[in-house]
Amino acid sequence: MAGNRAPTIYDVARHAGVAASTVSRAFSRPGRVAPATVGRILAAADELGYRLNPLARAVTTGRTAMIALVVTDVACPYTAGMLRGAQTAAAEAGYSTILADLACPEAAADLDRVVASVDGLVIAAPRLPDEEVRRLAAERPLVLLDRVLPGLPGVVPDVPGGMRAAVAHLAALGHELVTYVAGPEGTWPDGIRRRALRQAGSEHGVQCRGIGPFPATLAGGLAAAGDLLSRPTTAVVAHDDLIAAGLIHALTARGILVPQEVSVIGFGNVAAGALITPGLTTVAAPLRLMGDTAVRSLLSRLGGAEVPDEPAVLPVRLVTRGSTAHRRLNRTAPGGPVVVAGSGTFLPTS
Amino acid sequence: MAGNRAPTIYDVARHAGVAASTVSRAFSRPGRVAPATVGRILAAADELGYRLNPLARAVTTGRTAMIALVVTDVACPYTAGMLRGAQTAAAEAGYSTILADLACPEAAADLDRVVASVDGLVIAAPRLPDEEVRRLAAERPLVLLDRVLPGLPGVVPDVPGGMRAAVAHLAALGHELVTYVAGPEGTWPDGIRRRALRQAGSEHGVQCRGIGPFPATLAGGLAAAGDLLSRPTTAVVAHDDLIAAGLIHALTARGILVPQEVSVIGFGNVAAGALITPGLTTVAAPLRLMGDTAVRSLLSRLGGAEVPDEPAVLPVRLVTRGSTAHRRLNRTAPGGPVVVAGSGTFLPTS
DNA sequence: TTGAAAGCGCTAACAG
DNA sequence: CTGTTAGCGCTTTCAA
Repeated sequence: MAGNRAPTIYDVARHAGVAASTVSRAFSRPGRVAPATVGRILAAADELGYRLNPLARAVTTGRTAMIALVVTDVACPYTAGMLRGAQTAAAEAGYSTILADLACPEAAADLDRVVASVDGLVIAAPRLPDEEVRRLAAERPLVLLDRVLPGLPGVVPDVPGGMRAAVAHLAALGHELVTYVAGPEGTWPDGIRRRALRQAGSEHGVQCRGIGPFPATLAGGLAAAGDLLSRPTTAVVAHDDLIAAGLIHALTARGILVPQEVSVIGFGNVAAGALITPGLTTVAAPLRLMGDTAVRSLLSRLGGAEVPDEPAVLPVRLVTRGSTAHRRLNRTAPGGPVVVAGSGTFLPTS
Repeated sequence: MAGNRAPTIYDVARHAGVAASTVSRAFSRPGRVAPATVGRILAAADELGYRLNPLARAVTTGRTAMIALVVTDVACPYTAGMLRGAQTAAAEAGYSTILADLACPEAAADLDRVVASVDGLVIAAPRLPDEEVRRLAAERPLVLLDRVLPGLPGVVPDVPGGMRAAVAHLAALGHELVTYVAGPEGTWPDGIRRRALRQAGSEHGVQCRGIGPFPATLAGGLAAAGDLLSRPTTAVVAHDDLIAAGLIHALTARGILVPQEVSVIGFGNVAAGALITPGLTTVAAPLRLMGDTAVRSLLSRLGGAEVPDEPAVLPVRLVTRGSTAHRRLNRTAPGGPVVVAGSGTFLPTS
């Protein structure tokens, strides 16, 4: 509260005995200024406590050094992992990140103002309508996360590979029917997971069917349990880990044993999956890497690179824990809970 | 890629046959312009696809309509809850949020640039040193989350109340000794929880001791299990839910029954606590409300309000699930797992 | 290598 | 109610 306004390049210029434009250069391209002069300017600057005003710079250059991270819910662990990777990559490149969480209606309404303030966007919001995405893409460079839209760059996990691994795992355990517990209808992640599972099933001679849609939350999984009961199955692949966890919880509460009576596989590999009982077998998506890759891709476009015609596909792996077991396990195991060796200590890293 | 630069107020002005300043007014204080004129201007504006440039506005007004959310880790569920509340409140007031995650070293180094771009900050970063916080406070208005620093506004949960409830609960279950599993050393949340627990213990005739510190993560809880074994106890209050969950997991893996042999209480009430087995008894902090309150407080200061002399203290409540039980339970219950009624279906809402 | 001067897009007096 | 005229803090020609 010293009362005096923040120092500007003019103050520094006067203090160092040079022109304002020289001060500006000293900060933006030190190479174009004599080293001695740079030294004097830097000295003057920190003597006055000068700091560059990024907004003013943005007005003239047209670049804000900020990118927007548009997500559906910060509090969702799947999102959070990608956010973490994105934030790190952005910071490394000297970019700040504006967070826009569409879970808040006001934030959604305000998207345009955010767009106007950034150089580009990373979008991890499955339920944002395609047309809306394209409208944004017309406004600013953007990269899609966990979504594909023709003509737009994106970063996705290798869902077909993951589903193949999941089905192979189930088939090896003797399962002949797998039920997909669907997530939000009409979203890219749900569509691809469903299709990939069906395809993998036909490759392995495993029959597939689906129930749903359900919200991609614990509550969604809880709700799914009811539906599942009316359509018996020995194996489930859930749209994501949250649904899987909720499902296991609800099934267990109703006295249905996992994995003895039904095997459950999730998608994502978020931390909670390692903690529940039994530990969740899941298709691990490289969340941090996805966020990181999306930001790097965006920044390279901002740097003038071409838009790649194909989305980047990142490898996944199947993490097996205790929630999957042989279909016939219930015939040989006693009624009590079965401790599956090593089912718990593995923690996800993304 | 139409090639032509974005339209400015000058373009709109020409199109509508008025002066640029009138266009400016039409957007910033529509009241000061004749309704008919506003109409013409708005029409011209959207005919040209004009959008206000928030950065340019910021240069002249000195206000950016952005606030910074400084956190220690976006991927931590405790943080995420507060973030969610903060983001919502900010959006409601027409503010965008810049996310600065100190878990990324580069983001930490870049904090100054973020500070220069925002009107104020909300800080939820326990390990950011006090001096650093004060330095930031000298730069911009700020509100602390889950932390108290004399002279600075803050928003905190009612930790003493929560610990009193936790200890009362344990005392009622016959426990006479409780072990605090400490979180990051020297942080405000850890200090207050430790002190409040000790105080509550002395009020209820329950002896307290501590082990730690441990990182506030699942891995921290896993590590704590080892220490705990060498110092037997019948009840534990963990620094937070993550530590508690990790601890329960590790104890169970070693064959120690929770809650039969040891009762465990967490802090926070994050979603995972409801899913693990047994369900986690925990002091529920109003995370969303905390974030919301912090932002409102910040915005009211930006609007000219006085700095409150006392931090806002928000109520907590004890959520009891299956991880706590009577100290003598192990003498009456059989060796197998005990299903505690109602232990699972309650999901946290913050 | 440096300075002078002209903006960037917008807001804010100050007339009228 | 509206137009004119200065800036905001910085970058960027253009000369020197």
